[in-house]
Amino acid sequence: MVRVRFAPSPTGHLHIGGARTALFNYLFARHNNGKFILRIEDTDRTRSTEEYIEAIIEGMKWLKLEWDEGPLRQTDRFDVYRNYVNKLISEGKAYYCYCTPEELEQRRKDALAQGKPQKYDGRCRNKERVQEVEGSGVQAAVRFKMPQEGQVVVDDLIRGKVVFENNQLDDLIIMRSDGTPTYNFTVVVDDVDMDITHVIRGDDHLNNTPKQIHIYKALGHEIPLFAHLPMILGSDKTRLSKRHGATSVMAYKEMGYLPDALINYLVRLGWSYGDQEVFTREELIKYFSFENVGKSSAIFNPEKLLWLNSQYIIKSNPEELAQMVLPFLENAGIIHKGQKIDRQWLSRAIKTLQERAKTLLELANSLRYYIAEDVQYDEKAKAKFLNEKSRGLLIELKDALNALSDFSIYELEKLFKSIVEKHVIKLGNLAQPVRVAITGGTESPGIFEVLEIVGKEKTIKRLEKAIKAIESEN
RNA sequence: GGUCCCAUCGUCUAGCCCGGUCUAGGACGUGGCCCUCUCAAGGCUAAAACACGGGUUCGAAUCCCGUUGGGACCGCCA
Repeated sequence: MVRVRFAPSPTGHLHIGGARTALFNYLFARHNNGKFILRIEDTDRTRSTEEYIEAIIEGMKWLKLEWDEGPLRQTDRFDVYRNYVNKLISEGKAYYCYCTPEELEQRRKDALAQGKPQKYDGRCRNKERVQEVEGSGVQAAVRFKMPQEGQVVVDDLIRGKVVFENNQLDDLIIMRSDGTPTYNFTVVVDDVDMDITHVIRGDDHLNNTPKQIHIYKALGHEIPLFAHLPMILGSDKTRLSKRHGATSVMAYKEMGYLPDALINYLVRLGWSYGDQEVFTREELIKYFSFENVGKSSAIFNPEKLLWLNSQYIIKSNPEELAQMVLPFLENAGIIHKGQKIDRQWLSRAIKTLQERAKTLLELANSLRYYIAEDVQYDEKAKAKFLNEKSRGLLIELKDALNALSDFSIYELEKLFKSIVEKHVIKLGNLAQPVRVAITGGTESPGIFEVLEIVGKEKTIKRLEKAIKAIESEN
């Protein structure tokens, strides 16, 4: 049984990199009919907050990365870690270290200045736990006794076998002098207790892995398989950060991205399946494999994400989009909270806009001229199309429209064509002024669709307003 | 500085393991054309890459070595 976990530390929102790690864990679990566990690594009590735990959960839910167990919290398990630490000490596999953080800091600086490796010198390794120190109120940290000879091999599903020399490995601290456990220890203990079979995480942990393998061995536990995912970088090839734009997953929700589009974008960062670009969730689960995960880091490219989002909007049902666009409509002040809006009509309106909007935000803004009572003219558009040249045409159209009983695309087109033929002009000569009169601008779906959705009453009202606007100019 | 990882169009990638089918394929973006009532969408098309240097071989993007470049880690952070 495959058991994997996503183990974020709640020191920030769910970000792009974390989301992809979660995604790969999720896909691997689902592909293998295994379990996906969410674990909150909150041992750093000074930086972890409840708000961030909520934020991470919110992000996971939005992306529909459903987990099977958890969220488990490490702070609930301090007793467990302490027991394991005591066990290691009694077996001689760990020892008390009386060096103070300040001393260690100083030694690190010295080592750096002299160009020496920054490694703990092991001076407390063979010290007995001395009475006077215990009595003096000095709190000791606990270090893990790392083997100093031989090699460890990390068997990685993505990178293959990576060999480390044991003498490069530090006697790392597994319990702080305040009695709280540290990361490299808690991950191993938790992964052991939770029977994790595959550790799938960011590349930045590859160097921690040999140390963790020794802890597995000390605990007498089988070593899981590892998969270290390449990093996601910003446009300047440095670690993705705020500088590169939005990094929080929920920021993309607010910008009008669809969760499935983000997922699709993220999965293709490092993973591929031939030439296919767009995948359903089912396909992703079916096709996912570490064999197709690349080794090199990838640069986050917002433009491709935008394109994918537009593809997903095109593919979506208008009814679904109607539901999703509502908050954006409210935010933009196009409708007010609680305002009733005919869903069927809204869906029809959205259908005309789907292939023109790259985000829900854009969609909402384009919906404005359908929904609003009044139109605001774009000045340039008004100057170009609402003038003496078009006045007569608009009046003629308005009168004809008034007499039209069936306000359908078919009838509207027939009517427009007859006017155009009568005056021997191009359709554009009529359509553009009408477009400005109805939408306020020069860009919109086909003019007949627009009129049909706006409806007879509003269309005529807006034509009248446009005619008046032309007349008041003179 | 030490250790480890990585290297195909601007970007994401296919190909690499199992050398010839690679004149290196697809996608985003960019340019052009078509469609067209505008804007899109769609179709067609163009420019654009095997980091460099040595080997091995009849033949190397593919195998080996080196160089260069980038990244990660080296905390009583995770």
